[in-house]
Amino acid sequence: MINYKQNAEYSSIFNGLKKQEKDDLLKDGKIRHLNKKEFLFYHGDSLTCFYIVCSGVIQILRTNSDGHEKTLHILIPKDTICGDEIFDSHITHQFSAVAVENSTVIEFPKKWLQENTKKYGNIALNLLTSIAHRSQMAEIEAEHKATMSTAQLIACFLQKLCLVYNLNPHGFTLPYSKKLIASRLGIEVETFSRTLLKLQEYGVFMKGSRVTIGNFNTIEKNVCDHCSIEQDCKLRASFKKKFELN
Amino acid sequence: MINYKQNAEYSSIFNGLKKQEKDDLLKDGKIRHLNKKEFLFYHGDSLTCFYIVCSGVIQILRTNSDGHEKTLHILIPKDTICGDEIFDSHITHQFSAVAVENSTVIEFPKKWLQENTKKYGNIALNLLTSIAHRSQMAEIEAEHKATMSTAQLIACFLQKLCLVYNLNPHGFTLPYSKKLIASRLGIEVETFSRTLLKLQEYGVFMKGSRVTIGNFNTIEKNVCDHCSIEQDCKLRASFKKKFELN
DNA sequence: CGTCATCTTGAGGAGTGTCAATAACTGTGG
DNA sequence: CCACAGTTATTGACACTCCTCAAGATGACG
Repeated sequence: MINYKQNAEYSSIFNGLKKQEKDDLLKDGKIRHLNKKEFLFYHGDSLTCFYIVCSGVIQILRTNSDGHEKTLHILIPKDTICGDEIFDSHITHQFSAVAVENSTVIEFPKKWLQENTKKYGNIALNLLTSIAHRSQMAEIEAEHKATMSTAQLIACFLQKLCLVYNLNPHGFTLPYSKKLIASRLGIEVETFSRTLLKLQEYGVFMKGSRVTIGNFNTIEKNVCDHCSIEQDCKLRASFKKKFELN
Repeated sequence: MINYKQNAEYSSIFNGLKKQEKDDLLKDGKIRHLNKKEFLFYHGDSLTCFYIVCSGVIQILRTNSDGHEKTLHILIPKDTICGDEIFDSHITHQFSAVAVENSTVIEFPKKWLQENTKKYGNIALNLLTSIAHRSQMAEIEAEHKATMSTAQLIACFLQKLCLVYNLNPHGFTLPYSKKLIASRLGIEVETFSRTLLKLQEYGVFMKGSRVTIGNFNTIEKNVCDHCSIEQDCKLRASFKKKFELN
């Protein structure tokens, strides 16, 4: 029980708050355990809570009338759920949330968030930062989808994975299924599979769920240099710092 | 001069502030006039200001290495520029901004925004609301692009146009070029032109820049019913309220 | 009236989704 | 421990949509 709250405590929305304040805030939260494939809520449900992921992986997805589903986000501990919905004044959920593996979240009433953003200026600012970042990422993603090839999309995604999960690019195991990754990238699994061949030209090899990113320069020249973010790409900067200079 | 500030005054970021407070805030702003096709800033420029559009139309765009440009937003009076960039802690502009027609903006130093979000809780909250909304819209757009046909995308866009510009759907003139619209929708002009034929099946006719949306039920059945937002679509609700019940 | 940008239309090709069949993997219960 | 079911992954064939290149047509404007 305690561990879960500790994870939530380090969520960026509490940045700049004192330990005492965090503890006060967290005691209003309710721990919820989710089994693999269990839904936290469904698209259309009434929107009553704000969540912080404590453990596991939560998939945020939307299913359209054809039964096709698209993954909007793959969330990990310290990430928050529904912040933007709540401030965009929705009364029902705009998407569904399901546990990819056994997971834990901490749940707060919608009002808790609204009141505490007023009470603690820091929380409002932290949320602003986090939502602004998400908004920027959404726009960048839209553009990636429009201007980059599928192989480039996947290569970019794999680099992000290494950073987020602290994986060694020279050899790591995918943290979740290719199906989920494809859905996150907005492509079909078949296309994903087929693109793996082309990925080898970039020095990226995938055998089953085992991935090897061979040459950083190749990937940089073929992928990052074609991205409109270019120099300002925080991902690229972090990646170089972490894996090339060490 | 005064008129321009009056427009900015009604920007949603000032919601809930007193007239006196707004006036105080606005006096720090500098009016800037832009001629048609004049750039406000370029992608890569250092990020120093926050802007509110006072008159005209501002195109937010990004150009990638191939020389291809994508329009991220088309902004009109009361809209803000760079709020999300500033809170995502960028130090250079992630996109360019150019005047589509003769326009006016009011400009504030970056610090002005940061300090006043701390000073006025309302501004932080309003920005939160506005950025949360933009973030949601970006995700919805990404999904539209993935799941809807080009004809449906255009039809949806035209409906939005009617609402934003208060145009009569039964006969109106496009407020800007098809080239700009195509770029905003992430398609080529040629594809746009060709799709106009298919649009007639939905009861949408376009001759030059003259548009007629004939039948609301047809468009609703063919476009909105296939959208994943469905019932919760604020656009659709507003549209029905405004044009079908009057 | 001529110039320039915008728009339309045509032909060809690249890339992705769809349907279908097969293979590899996961987990469950006997 | 194995057999089985269900999911996930790979591969092939085909159709469709959109982009690209190219040429003309229309429109705006000095």
